[in-house]
Parts: sequence; C-alpha cells; structure tokens
Amino acid sequence: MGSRTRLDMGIILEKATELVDRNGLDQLSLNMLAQELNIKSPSLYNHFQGLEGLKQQLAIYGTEQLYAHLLPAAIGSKGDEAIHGLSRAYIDFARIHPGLYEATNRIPDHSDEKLQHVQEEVVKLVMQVLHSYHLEDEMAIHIVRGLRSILHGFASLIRTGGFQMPVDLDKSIPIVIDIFIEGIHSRVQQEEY
Amino acid sequence: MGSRTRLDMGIILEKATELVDRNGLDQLSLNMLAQELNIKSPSLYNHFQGLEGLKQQLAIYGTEQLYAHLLPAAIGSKGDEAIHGLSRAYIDFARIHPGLYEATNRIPDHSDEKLQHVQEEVVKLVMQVLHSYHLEDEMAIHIVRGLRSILHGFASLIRTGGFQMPVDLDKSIPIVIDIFIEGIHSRVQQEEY
DNA sequence: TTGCTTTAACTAATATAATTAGTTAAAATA
DNA sequence: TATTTTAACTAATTATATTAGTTAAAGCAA
Repeated sequence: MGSRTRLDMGIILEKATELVDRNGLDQLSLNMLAQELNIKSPSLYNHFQGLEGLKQQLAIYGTEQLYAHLLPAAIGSKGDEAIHGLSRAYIDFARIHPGLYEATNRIPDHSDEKLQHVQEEVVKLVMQVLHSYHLEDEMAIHIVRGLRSILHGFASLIRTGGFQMPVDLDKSIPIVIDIFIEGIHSRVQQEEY
Repeated sequence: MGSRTRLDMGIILEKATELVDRNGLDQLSLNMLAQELNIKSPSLYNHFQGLEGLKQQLAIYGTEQLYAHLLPAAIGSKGDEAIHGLSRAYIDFARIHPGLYEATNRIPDHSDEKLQHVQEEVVKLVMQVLHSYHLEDEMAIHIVRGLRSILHGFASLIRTGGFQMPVDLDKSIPIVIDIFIEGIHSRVQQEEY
C-alpha cells in the first residue's frame, strides 16, 4: 500500500464544498466526506470537532470566499453602479456555490468569534458601497438591512425553486435593485456627485 | 398501564412544530418526537414515510399556517397599506414560528404536488396585494420577486442573527418596504384606484 | 351485541452515522 | 539522528433511522 493520505484543512474544505454544493448542507456527513478523501471518518477529528465543527469551519471558509468574491465588485465602482455590481456578484456566488452559501448562513454561537467577525466584514462591505449616498446614520442601517434582505432572499428563493414563473431571472435582480435605489433617491434628499 | 396513546397527524405536527421552533429544523429527530408523544419511534411510520416524510408534511402544514396568517392582512386593505400589512404579518409569522417557517422553505421534489400547490397559493396572495398597482405583466413578476425576496430575506436574517446593529428591527421593515414602494411608484407611471 | 376490518400502536432486529479512546506511522524539527 | 508532533489508524460505543412482523383497540357491519 502507498503512504497514508495526508490532508490539511484546505483540501478538506474544498472537498466538503464540492459535496454540499452537489447534495445540500443537510446531506453532509463525516462518513461520506472521509470516503471521498480516502481516509476513515475518525481521522477527521484531528482537524475539527466533529460534524458541527466542520459546519462551523465551512461557514467561516464560505464567508471568506464570499467576501473575496464581492470585494472587486465593491471597490471597482461607486454609487448605483457599485450596488448593481455587488448585487450581481452576490447572486453569482450563491448560484455557483449553493451549498457553501447555505453554510455561510449558520447562526454563530457565543464561542464562535471568527465566524462572527467574517460575517461582519461582509456587512461592512455592503455598508461601504452605500457610503457614497451620505445617509444619516440610523437610516443607513435600515437601508443596509433592506439591501441585504433583497440579496439573501433572492439567493435563497432561487435555490429553493421559489421563482417558477417563466420570466428571466437575470433581469429580475437589476430591476429590483433599481427600484430599491430609486426608492432611496426619492426618500433621502441627496447631494451626490 | 393506561391504554395506548392514539394520535393523528394534527397532534403530531403540532408537537413537531413545538420542537423545531425550540431547537431548529435540523435538530428534529423521530426519536425525540416519539418520546415527546409518548410512543415509540417506529409507530410514526404509520403516519408518514420516515423523517423526510415528516419534514414534507411539516412544510405543507407550515405553509398552510403561513397562508392563513397572511390572508386577513392581505384582504383587509389595498395598495400601500396592504403591502405593509402583509409584510408585518409575514415577519410576525417567521418570528413566532422560526422552525416551522424554516420548514416551509423546503425544496419540493417532483412527487410533491401538494407542497408546490400551497407554496403557489402564498405567491398568489402576494401577487394579489400588488394587483391594485396595475403593473404590466412581466414587471409584476419582477416586483413580486423583489417583495418576496425582501420578506424572506428579512425573516431569515433575523433568525440567523444577521442584524446585530443596535437599531430597532421593528422600524426597519416598514422603512424598507416604504422605500421599495416609492421605487415602484417612481418607476411605473400608475393610474391607481 | 358480535365479529370483521382497519388503524396505529408494539417489539425485535439491522444499518448507518457520529463519536470516543487508544495506538501507530510518518512528517517536522531540535 | 533523536525527539516531538501531527494525523492517520482500529476498535468499540451510542444514537438514530428504518424494516419486518405482531398485537391491541377502535370503527363498523351483520
């Protein structure tokens, strides 16, 4: 027999991503993952604390990936254009990685500071994109919540097959975002560029 | 010993709702459910096809409950007011029944016509609320998608603790909805009422 | 009522998954 | 080269889902 397989967290998370993207997060099991990696499932305990630990790591990894995917879209432009870019990138990511995206929506527990931190980074990125609108503090929070709701809701409903009507999905997001942007414009008197 | 417990689907789904609202959908198990009902887990197979069957039934039951909760809000008023009422009712439901709401977001499989049907009923209800805006057909679909995204996204983000900022959540939904409505108004030249 | 049918409980047994404990091979490093 | 650490391994336990076959009790018909 050849030498033992020797893995690191990166390889494990890549394979786990493959599995959840194919079968959904709730179908993820240590047995199947171990099989795919050509090791035995108890060996995985050297890398994380059981199935829950894996899901936690996957949530962090996925959120970092999401952040990296959003970043170029967020910094490359300003104002309305930046919101559209961010939105497209967000939905893109959720479509390319349905299972990994699902994993990012984990509820962090008290101990889980890393996950909380990376999730906050994503929120900050969305806030930055709205910065050029010069919104009053509290209103900025409400509007960020709205934008995040649209993006997350849209991504989730695509995944669960919630949008069945024979109307082009790719048109819907920019239109919905436009409506939201127009709402912002007509709500706040803004001095933009 | 007293006589055997004798259950029907209604009692089972009520107890299952209690459990998922308390512990989350992914913690639902036949063992725990059977224990709570004072029967043995194999007995549950007389009522549905295993754990997946239970989740399917729970999805249907939950969607029906959601529909019933939305209905009075949707029919009691018109236009902007109806959208606000529907939105409040939707978020309410997801807060009162976090686990049951989670269950309603099940992806229906081919065989699962009942679930598809009740899910469609909810979508139709949302469409009806937008009817008084006299939107052009395709635009109506885009806007329904937007409204559903906001509602589902908002409900999900509340559940996963996605909104951490110390700003009143109950204010956010009407503000976000107002922005969306204003966007609709400024986008489509409308002849209302 | 009496007896048949159906429902929904039961026990027993199996399979799969997660997990823990203790062990060992191999890589990294002093 | 010798030591330490990492990350694999096997063996065993526990929990859960599931299947098969059985039985008690409710509902209904003669």
